[in-house]
Amino acid sequence: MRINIETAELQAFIAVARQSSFRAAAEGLFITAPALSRRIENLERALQERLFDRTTRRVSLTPAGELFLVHAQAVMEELELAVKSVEQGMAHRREHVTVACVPSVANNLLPLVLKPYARTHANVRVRIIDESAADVLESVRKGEADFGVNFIGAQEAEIDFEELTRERYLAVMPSHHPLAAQSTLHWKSLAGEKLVSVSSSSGNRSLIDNAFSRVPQRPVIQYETNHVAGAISLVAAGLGVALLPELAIRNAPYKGIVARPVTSPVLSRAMGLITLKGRVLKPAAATLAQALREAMASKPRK
DNA sequence: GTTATATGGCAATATTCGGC
DNA sequence: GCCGAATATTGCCATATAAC
Repeated sequence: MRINIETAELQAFIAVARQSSFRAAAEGLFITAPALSRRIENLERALQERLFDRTTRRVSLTPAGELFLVHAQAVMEELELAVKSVEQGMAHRREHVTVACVPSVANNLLPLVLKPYARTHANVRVRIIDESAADVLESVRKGEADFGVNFIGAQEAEIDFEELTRERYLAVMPSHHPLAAQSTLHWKSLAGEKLVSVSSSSGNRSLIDNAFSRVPQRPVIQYETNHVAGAISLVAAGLGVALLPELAIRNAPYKGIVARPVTSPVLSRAMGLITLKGRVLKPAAATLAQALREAMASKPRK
C-alpha cells in the first residue's frame, strides 16, 4: 500500500479533532473552511475511512479517527523533533580553518588579527601551523593548510603568491652595544661581531648568507638557534648581534635590546599569502585571509 | 512556452438545530 | 412546522508549481 498523506492534512486533522469544529480549526490554521474541508476529504480518501462524524452543528471523531489521531500526533511530534535536531546540529557544527605561517607571523601578527576575527567568527576553529618557511610551503602544497603566510613560494608553479608586505632585516643588539649609538648600520660595520644566527636550514639564513657574500669581511657566527625567539634571548644576554626580520621583533616584549636598520644593501623579504593554485578559499578562510591582508597593509611598506 | 495538476479562496448551497 | 443562524460542503475560478 502506498501512503500518500501530506503533513498539511495531518495538521488539519489534528486541529479539527482538537477544536471539534472545522471553522475554528480553519481559523487556527489561517486557511478558509472550504480549504480545510478539502484537506480532511483528501485524508479520508487516502485512508478509505471516515475520520469524523459531522453535521453543521457537531463534529466528533469516529473510532477510526480516534485510532488515527494517536498516530498522527506521534508522527507530527517525531517530525518536529527531527527538524529541531537538524537545526541544532547545524548550529553546533564548527568550521575549521588551517593557516600555515612562519613563526614571526604566528607570534606577532596572528594574535592581533585573530582577536577581532574571533568576535565575528566564534564558531570557527582555527588551527595554526607555525613552522619553518619550507614546512609552511609544504603544508599548503599538500592541502593541509587552507592558505599560508610565507616569504618563499613565489617561484613555485603550483602556488599562488600574493605579496602582502616587504619587511627589512634589522640588526638586533643589546642597548649598551657600541653599534647601538648609530641610527643605521652598514653590513661591513658588522664585520668582527659575534653573530647570533638562526640555523642554516632556515630561509632567513639563506638570505643573510647571500647578503654577507657581498661583504669583504664577514662576521663570525658564534651561536646558532632553531627559532628567532632563542636568538633574541641570546642577544638580550649580551652574547652577540642577530639579524632578524622586522616583523619578528616588532611586537616582541624584550627589554634591553635595540634594533637598527642595515643598509648598503638593504636586505628585505617579501611576505605573501600563498595558496594552492586555483584553490577557492572557503568563506571562513577567505575572511581570515582578508583580515591578514588588511593587517599587513596597515604597516608601512619598506 | 505550454499543459497538467494541486491548492486555496469566494460565493452559493445544503444541512442541522435551537427558538418561537 | 417554520424561520434564521451557524457551519460543512460543493462548484468555479485564479494562482502556483511541476513536467514536458
